[in-house]
Amino acid sequence: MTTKPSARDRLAQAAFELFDEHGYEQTTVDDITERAGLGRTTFFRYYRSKEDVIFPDHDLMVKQLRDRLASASRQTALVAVSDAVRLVLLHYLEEGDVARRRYALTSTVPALRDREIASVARYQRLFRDFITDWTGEDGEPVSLRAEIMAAAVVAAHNHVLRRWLRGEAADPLADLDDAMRQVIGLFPNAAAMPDDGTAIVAFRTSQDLQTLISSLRGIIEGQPGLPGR
Amino acid sequence: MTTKPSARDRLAQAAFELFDEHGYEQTTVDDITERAGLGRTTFFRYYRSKEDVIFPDHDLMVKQLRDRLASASRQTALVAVSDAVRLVLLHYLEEGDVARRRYALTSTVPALRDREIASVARYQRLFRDFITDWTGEDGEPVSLRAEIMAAAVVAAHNHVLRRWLRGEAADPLADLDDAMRQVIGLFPNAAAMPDDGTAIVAFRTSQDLQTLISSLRGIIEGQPGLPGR
DNA sequence: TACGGTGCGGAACTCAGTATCTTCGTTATG
DNA sequence: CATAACGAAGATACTGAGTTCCGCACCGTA
Repeated sequence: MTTKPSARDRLAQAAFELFDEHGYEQTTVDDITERAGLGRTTFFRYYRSKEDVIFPDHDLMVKQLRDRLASASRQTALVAVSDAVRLVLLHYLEEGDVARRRYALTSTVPALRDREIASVARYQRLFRDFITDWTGEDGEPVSLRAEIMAAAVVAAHNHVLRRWLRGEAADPLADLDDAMRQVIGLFPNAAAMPDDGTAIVAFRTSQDLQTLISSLRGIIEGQPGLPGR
Repeated sequence: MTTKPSARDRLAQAAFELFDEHGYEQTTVDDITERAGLGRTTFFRYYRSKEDVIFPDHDLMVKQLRDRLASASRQTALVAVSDAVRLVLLHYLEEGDVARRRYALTSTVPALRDREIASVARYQRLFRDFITDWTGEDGEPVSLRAEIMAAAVVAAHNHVLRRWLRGEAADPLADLDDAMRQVIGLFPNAAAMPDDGTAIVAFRTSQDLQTLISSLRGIIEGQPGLPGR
């Protein structure tokens, strides 16, 4: 004999059922509480809003990420971040079917998609700030680079995640590692480069001279593209 | 004698005033219509929602971007996009003070910030899809690269934009050009590379071998980081 | 038995957003 | 000049999300 599930879970259960049956917008909070056999007040006690039933633990995730980053080993900031973002993917993988049902909703309902995007943006800001702090020293010109790095990491993660959500990925964790290697490969890191570990690489390019010089300066100075003041 | 401003403008005017005076959330739609001397119905005739008063022409912007991309000259996709994104910045610059007042609000009110983020995400999807289509040919593995490119362009644009909004930028258009050069410099383009225009570059790196090989394969194959199937 | 905490329900309220219907002013047309 | 027609604006009433406040029942403990 199983113990009766908590009110919180019963609400979530009822909500997902009704969303599946009648759609998100057609389902009112009253419908949910009615099916769950609970009062309307109780719903808002457990979930701040109707959307919150679907996106429960983004706050926890942010905390986890912050912790992970705080205890990051002395790698590049970018490496630390691309390691941390693994936590996010893992969380979705653990959710399994729930994540997929949520995806079905967010793909359909604009309000939910926007909400999801806003959550992801929080991760991105967290990453950006971490990278900015980490790279410290010169206060300003790093920021753009940090911004782009954070955006790239998040974009790559989302890409892998969505592929898995659609059932198009067999080994999402391996895919993420590949994607992150690709991201890291984009950013030459002169800063963390000791005198050993050097290498010579030859390649071809059709970039115009200005772009090429900008890239080269970046490689040398660790701050690509920014013309010297 | 100036002609009486349109109802639409009067509403926007009243809204901004009240938002400044009492804050966004404390201001009700009734407050706005009252000050504007108009009916509540009229408000919702001109603006779909309370938020819409602040974000008027995102839809137009998307259209403009689509047109610009559709008539892009035969450059790289990334170049076309980083050219198109200039339109967005220009639009904000033209708005001038209005843009700055909006920024003051979006920085403060979470709901508005989320809304702004959702709008920007639309641009990003547009760019991503354009790049994906443009690079065409192989349907799948390009997508990740396109995703990252779009994210990088948008991130760089936002960075420049926010600096200007905060009054920290003297020449935002030049800044954008710099930022875009930096973004373009991140992505080696083997695809659009003819046999001429080759170059040899030597540099140092402390990347581990795996990352390095991944990058190299990317440069050679035009699809960095993806291990051959 | 009295007590305070806790989990839940009820009722009433505010406000955003929608739908329907009416009213007024302008313009066109006989 | 009179009236029909049309568009811009208002009034009213409704739904549904989210908040507030109050009350009740069920705990374990003193």
